[in-house]
Amino acid sequence: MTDINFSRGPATPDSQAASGTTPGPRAGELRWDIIELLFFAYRDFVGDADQELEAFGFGRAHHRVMHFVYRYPGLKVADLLDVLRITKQSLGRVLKQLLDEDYIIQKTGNNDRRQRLLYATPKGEALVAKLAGLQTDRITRALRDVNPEGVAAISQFLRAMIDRDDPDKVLEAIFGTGTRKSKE
Amino acid sequence: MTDINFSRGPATPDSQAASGTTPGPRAGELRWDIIELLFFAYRDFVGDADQELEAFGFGRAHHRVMHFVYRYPGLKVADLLDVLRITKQSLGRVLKQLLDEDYIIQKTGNNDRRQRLLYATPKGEALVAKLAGLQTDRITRALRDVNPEGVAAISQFLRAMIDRDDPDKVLEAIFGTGTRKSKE
DNA sequence: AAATTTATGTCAGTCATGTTGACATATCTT
DNA sequence: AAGATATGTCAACATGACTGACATAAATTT
Repeated sequence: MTDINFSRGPATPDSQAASGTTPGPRAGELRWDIIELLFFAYRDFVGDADQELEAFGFGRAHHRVMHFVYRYPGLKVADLLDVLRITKQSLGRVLKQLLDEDYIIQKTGNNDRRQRLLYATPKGEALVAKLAGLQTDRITRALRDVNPEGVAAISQFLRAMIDRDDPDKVLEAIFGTGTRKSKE
Repeated sequence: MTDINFSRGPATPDSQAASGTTPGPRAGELRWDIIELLFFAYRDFVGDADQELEAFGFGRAHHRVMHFVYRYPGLKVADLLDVLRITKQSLGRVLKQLLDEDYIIQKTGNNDRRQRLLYATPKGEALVAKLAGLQTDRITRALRDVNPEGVAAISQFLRAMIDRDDPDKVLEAIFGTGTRKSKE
């Protein structure tokens, strides 16, 4: 009854992309396949965390802040703004809640006392780890039948999808590009 | 001057994931690497379209609607609701604009005259193709140095990241799962 | 020492996009 | 004829973005 004639009109013939080693579309054609897979994959990927967050009265914005603060301890407010690419007013709102509810703490910078270095509290760490666990489960499941070369290709692909002009502190850490102050 | 001590405290030692064939984290560890790569990759991926859309006074919501209507001509409103996972009130707002501005047209269903089948107009097709072109450029760039097996792994990974319980019409089309009415 | 710049915070208003709940209409199914 | 379904719409609200203006403290420059 709920039926529709799925004509796939303008969709170009890259529809056979389901079998083993799929030939990509011919040169110059659009990657509708990857475009749509990215949409659905990301939707379900963030969906894992969304559900958990609801129970805490938090949203995706809180997750992103907590995630990067936990992963890169001592991140400055300005660094976070670069990473998240939002305005300080937007960040201020969620950061205030996370500070008030003791998921994150601020420490005044040693060298520059204007800076507020951010750190996750144990409470914050626990939540981030829980959310990362859910997402890791999905990733692990998705990688189960992929060999090491395949995993390398996936990692390379995702890296190559990221803009590298004007990289922020976190991207520099991920890519290890040039001017890092190194460390231990 | 704008410097920070990037201690990478809690970050587990999967930090060497830059070299060729990267060993994944040990069993039970979290995939911080993929989690963060997905975040940045998707951010920049949708960023391509965002810029273009601004010039048209549209947002991501409009893009998603136009994309799926173009790709799956004759999509019903209910199908679109399933795919986008939003309420009809939310969809109604953007759909109304796209209809008013002649990017999409409605045709009454043949069998069921209650249905409004959606189709992209030439104007709509042009915009969708333009946006897909931008995103395809990024994808093509990212796949440039990936061999066919690698591309297959990437495709398999993205597919496996998607929830398959209660798949909508579009997902059924993408995965070719079971009850399709087939045709031509 | 004074002036300027930087890092951060905050107030106020707006916009895009999501939500719930209620209800209307046309059409199909029973 | 009654009920279910597909769609549309009104109203109110929440979240998370935005711009613009302004305040404070601390560092840097002159």
